[in-house]
Amino acid sequence: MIPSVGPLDTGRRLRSTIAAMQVRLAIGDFSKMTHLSVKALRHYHDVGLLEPAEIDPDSGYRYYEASQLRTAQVIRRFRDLNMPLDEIRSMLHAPDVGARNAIIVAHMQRMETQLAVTQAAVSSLRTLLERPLAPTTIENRSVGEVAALAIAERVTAADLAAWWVGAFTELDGALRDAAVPAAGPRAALYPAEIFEQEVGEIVAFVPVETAVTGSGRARMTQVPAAELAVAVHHGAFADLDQTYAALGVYVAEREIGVDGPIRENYLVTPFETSEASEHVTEVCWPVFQTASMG
Amino acid sequence: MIPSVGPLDTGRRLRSTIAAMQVRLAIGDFSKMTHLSVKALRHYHDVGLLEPAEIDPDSGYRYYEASQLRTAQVIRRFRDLNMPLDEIRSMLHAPDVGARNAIIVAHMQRMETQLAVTQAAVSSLRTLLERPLAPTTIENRSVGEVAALAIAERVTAADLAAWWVGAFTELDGALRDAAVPAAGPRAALYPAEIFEQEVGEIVAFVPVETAVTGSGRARMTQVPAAELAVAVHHGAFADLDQTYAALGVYVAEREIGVDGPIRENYLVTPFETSEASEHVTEVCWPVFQTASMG
DNA sequence: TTGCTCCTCACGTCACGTGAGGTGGC
DNA sequence: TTGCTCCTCACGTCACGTGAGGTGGC
Repeated sequence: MIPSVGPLDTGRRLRSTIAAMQVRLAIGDFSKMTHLSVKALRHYHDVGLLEPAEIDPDSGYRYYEASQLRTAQVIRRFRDLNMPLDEIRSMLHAPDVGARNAIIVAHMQRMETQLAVTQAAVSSLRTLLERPLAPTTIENRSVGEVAALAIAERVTAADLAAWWVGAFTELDGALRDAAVPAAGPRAALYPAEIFEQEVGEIVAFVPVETAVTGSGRARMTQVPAAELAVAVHHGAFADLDQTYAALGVYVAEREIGVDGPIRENYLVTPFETSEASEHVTEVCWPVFQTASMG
Repeated sequence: MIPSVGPLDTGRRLRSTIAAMQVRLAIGDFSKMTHLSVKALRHYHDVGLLEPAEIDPDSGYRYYEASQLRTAQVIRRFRDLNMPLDEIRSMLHAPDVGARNAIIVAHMQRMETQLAVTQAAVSSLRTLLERPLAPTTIENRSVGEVAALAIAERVTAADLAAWWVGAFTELDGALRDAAVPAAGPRAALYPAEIFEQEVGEIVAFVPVETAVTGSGRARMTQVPAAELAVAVHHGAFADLDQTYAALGVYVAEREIGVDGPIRENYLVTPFETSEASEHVTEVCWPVFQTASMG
């Protein structure tokens, strides 16, 4: 029985046709069924992520099959998790479950890192607004050359936090294995590059009095002597810029800055306590030694 | 006493000079002190977010003042929270604390929404991988025209979840105020546009038997009659695409699809339980009525 | 037949990053 | 003076979105 009123009898058919139990889905219908926009579907075709099962050679119309719905659903979920298209493609083409899971796990870890960054930014913002001016005392210090077990690598600012943990975990382990005690706090050298261009070679090191045979990424090195203006930073790493600012102003006012990496000495770290407010870091800015310095 | 060895006496001075207790900071130093890249600082200048205090007319060199460090710190923290530059600018130029806080609160809410989306995507992914094929039974149903209190607005897919909650909260409140009972479950109409172009006019409605005077966004409307293929979706909204896919295949195989908005009837919703697995939604796809339908 | 669906460019968005090529400043 | 810092384009990135202008399909 065909109804005679309403939108029903004037309705248009779906742009899909049967071919022996095979459904052929036009892009608009595939879009509705997957909740992916038509523009996104065309883009996924362009970049080879999801190729239509059939393309009309005359019209260029894209047609999808029901079997492609699953792939589209997977793509949509990983895109909702901000996984880049390249990685989604690698995942879809992964040779085995292990390779696939490795990609997923790596992405989940990046997401967790991102969440931690966001949470740190929230409390850092609160700190900034609540305690706008951290009074900073600055000390001049002359340090001699020191032997250290070190890991030096080119790192981007975005990867720094994760790299930092990995590097010191490895250095700590190497010293434990060699039964050599640390002769000073964990420390690192940061070239201007890492601040100005968000990438640069960082040297993470632990001073030692006995030479240790390098293993993994760890190598013995001589950390050069330096004259330093030193400020003590109390609190999270995310707030370090406040101490850098105070130190930079001090150095700039006196025109005593010289080239050389900035040094950080880690006196109390996440290895000791997860309470960020208890962390203590010395920030050391290289300066020209003046007569007025003790 | 000037040292005679090491990097100290060959060191170069900071590119900063004093002008009557005023520090003038070159972009590289300002970068180190704020942990903002030089490229980012130049970009912030270009878009008028953070203008250097002074620009050398000959060389074009940008010079910043110590008083700008605070602004830079604020910018960095909000950028870490992914606040768009335009909003940061509005915030910095906000006339009062109220306006400023409104921008911050709005952004924090967007961040929470984003977090909820991510969490939904994680469990949606799990659902997809664990329960790959939800067996779906599909029913044909003929519904008549119905009077309803409705909110109709142009909404983007990204805003849909928040809009949905707001719209039904308002409709529920309007019915409560008018002491008129709902004559059926909450429901909504979705045009193809919202799926295909991620934006479209959504109609959220609650059927009523007694007309209610419109208030706020709510207006009385007649929801048109329709022939529908209906599938019941159990679970989170994020998984609705699975039911849409099953329904779409059913409709496409039989070539019975017609134009018209897709309809969702919300039988068990987040208003009733926060346990997403208990949510029940009817998805209704407009079809051409055939003789084979009961 | 109408008009709706679909097509292909070309360009825009957002917040910078990446060089290239060149000049200024200590 | 050297070479390091800084400069300005111009273009690239990422994942699409936004039209413009046009054709095919039911």
